Amino acid sequence: MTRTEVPVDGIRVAVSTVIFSLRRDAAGRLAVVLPLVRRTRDPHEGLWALPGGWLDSTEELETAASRTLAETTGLAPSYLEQLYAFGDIGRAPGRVVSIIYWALLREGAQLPADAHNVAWFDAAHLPTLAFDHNHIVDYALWRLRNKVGYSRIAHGLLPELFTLSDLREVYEAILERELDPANFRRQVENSGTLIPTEQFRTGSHRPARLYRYNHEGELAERGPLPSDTASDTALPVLPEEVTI
Amino acid sequence: MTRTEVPVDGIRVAVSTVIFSLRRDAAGRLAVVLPLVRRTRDPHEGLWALPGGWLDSTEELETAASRTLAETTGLAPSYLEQLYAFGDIGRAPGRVVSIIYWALLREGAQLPADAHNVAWFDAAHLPTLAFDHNHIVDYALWRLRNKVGYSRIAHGLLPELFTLSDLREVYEAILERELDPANFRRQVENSGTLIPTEQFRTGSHRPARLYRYNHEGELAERGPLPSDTASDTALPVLPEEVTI
DNA sequence: ACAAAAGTGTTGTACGTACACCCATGA
DNA sequence: TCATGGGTGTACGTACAACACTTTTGT
Repeated sequence: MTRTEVPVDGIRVAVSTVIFSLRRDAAGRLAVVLPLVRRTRDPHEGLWALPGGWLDSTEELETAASRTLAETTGLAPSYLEQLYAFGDIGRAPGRVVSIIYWALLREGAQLPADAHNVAWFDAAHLPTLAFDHNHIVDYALWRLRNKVGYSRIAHGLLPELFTLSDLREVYEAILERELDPANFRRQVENSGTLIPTEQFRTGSHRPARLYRYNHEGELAERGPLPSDTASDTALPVLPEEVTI
Repeated sequence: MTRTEVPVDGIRVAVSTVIFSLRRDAAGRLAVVLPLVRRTRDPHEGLWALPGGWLDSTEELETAASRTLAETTGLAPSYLEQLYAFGDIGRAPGRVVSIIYWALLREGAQLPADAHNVAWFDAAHLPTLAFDHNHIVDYALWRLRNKVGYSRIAHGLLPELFTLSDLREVYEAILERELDPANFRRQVENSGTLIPTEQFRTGSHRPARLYRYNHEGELAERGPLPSDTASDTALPVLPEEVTI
């Protein structure tokens, strides 16, 4: 994290992660949020940036992403996937190739009490970030919105038990549009990805049935790429980490 | 390409490209083919590998991919996109992070006459390649097959004028299954991506109308990522390069 | 005339969308 | 009892797969 050696050919490799979670705003709406870290040194001192660091030559790419993620949030992700390698010449002093990952955290993630210079931001209203990180977040959001349409990753943002309204709210927060509750219900019921429980959430109006995610199959089809080991079998980081 | 310096932190960055094209085999069927380069030094001397080389610190990632592609095939691609960054610790001696691109060449691409240690291979019947390149090609093929389903990249494999049968054959070669000619016709006609010409291809049976690709819009939607400058506006490499 | 590819028509099914409607609970 | 979210029913339109059929050429 604090190494400063510059290789002979001037190319350094960094790993950073766009970490998405959900948070309910003052108006009660779910919003996509992500944790950012305030830079404490040049370049871009004082600006907010994606959590990340230099790749250690003895550390796997995905491990580096998980590590910075754990250091930042104290949590293990429910989903982790490589996003893109950004390496434009002008994007940082010297030549830095950043391997960017993106991750999902289950709703309600809290930053560790001792977290300094870390804060959650509404993904839809970000300030100017360090380097090309605004651009990177835009791309990660685009991928998230795309992927939510043809995979089950939305479940990665919810706790183990959830109602269909919970799930629909996740989709609505990501896609930024309202969905018909009746049609949404049938779509997910027919997809075979949900297991109904006999538990109900009470407290307001008619109780809603709680569902559980069907763990057969992956959150997202990734082809011949190795499945991320972090997904739901995450590294033990802190006691409060909940794995399904 | 021939630099051997090792950076202080032991991490080197390479750029390689999976280049797809089409070739008609002895039985007259279209097959997906890719050019490979025989390694002339250790590691894996004698094995075939993806064309590529070390990233120069003054060269953009995509430029490096285009360059190695031009050096290998003498051609400019009709489509070029980053595939994935492979950086597993054991994948090569030392620590090598390879930024892999994948590209499409229009049908009938010929290797330059002076090309040594370069040959086309049937993507479906590859020998054991150097490093993790078999795995990489598998992933590139998976992406190609996926992308052909929701984008127009198949056009990137055809010349400027083509019949609907030509286009259907491209899809059939990539997807490895036969498509109904009648339904295929309607699908692409309704997609608005084709412009019919008044020219016909004669020579066998009923003449087939030639179509032109509608250049409005991109071959594939890529979100906030910059469009590849190589796509159909390619760098001038050799005279025989044809841009639409 | 015949074979074969080019191109059109028709039908059934699946699925998304819109929206009317009933159900169960808290207040 | 009423408001509200939970949950079901239904009708319509589009999209796609299957396949019968017509058209136009080369031989």
